Amino acid sequence: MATTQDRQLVEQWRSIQNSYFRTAAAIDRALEAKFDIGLNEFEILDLVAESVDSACRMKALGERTPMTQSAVSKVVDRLEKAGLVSRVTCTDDRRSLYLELTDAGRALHSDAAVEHRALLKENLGE
Amino acid sequence: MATTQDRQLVEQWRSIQNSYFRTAAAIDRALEAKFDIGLNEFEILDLVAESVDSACRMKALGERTPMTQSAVSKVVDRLEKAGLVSRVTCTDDRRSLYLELTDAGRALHSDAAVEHRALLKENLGE
DNA sequence: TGTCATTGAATGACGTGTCATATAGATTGA
DNA sequence: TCAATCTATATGACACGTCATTCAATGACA
Repeated sequence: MATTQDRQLVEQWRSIQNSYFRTAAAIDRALEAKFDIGLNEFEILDLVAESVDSACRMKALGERTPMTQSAVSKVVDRLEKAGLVSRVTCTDDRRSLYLELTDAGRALHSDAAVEHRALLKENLGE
Repeated sequence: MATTQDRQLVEQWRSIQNSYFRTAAAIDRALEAKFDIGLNEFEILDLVAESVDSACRMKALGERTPMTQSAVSKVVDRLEKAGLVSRVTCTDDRRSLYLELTDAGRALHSDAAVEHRALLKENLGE
């Protein structure tokens, strides 16, 4: 029994999906092309860049992103391999790690962020 | 130079991401558990179910979903393997295919749709 | 009619996300 | 202090999406 409310919900959902995928794809392509970095990689960089405190952060990162813990771990792998970030063990809890931007990471982030914000504006705030 | 407008954009984007991922994951888990079918599979079923006309539809499907053409093709593979849908060749253009729900597909869809709408309501319309 | 470009769909190689699990360090309580 | 348990992260198997390519059918035009 498809009520009109059901149809509205489905419409709303599809519209969310479309705008989400369109903007995500646009940003991903642009970052990939200009900075050789994926959207998820950038988002982690972005989170690291905005954490000025030096708390143990792998864990905290997982709470600020819809990514899985293991996804975050692998994204960080790639960032580290690319020399943009480094894992530093915490002295107060040696299970934990916190992340630091390397100089290259900081440089790339500040350029990529401009692109990122511009595309968000273009896609969200039309 | 992080303007406050930039921060708002980023906030807005993260909130979209979060609500998108949370609802998608909730629906996916529920459908998987109760009907052994993923979210993308359901969405294709749903599109097929709502196309009453018998136009050649693989193509049309691609236009109604953010999925790639090849993704659609593979989702349909799975639906076909599960006996929920069948591919029928078009007589007017033999490159094209249109899709039909099998009886099992129709039955599963009508049950799953109830669950789907309920979860949308729960997650979108708070 | 014969060639060339185009279109609808399928496929294989590959990257990345997820789940379940492993590992090492921390904490609790007897 | 020593188990038992819990917590932070890493890892391997696997599923799925994407890109590039392929194949067959169509259309266009000489």
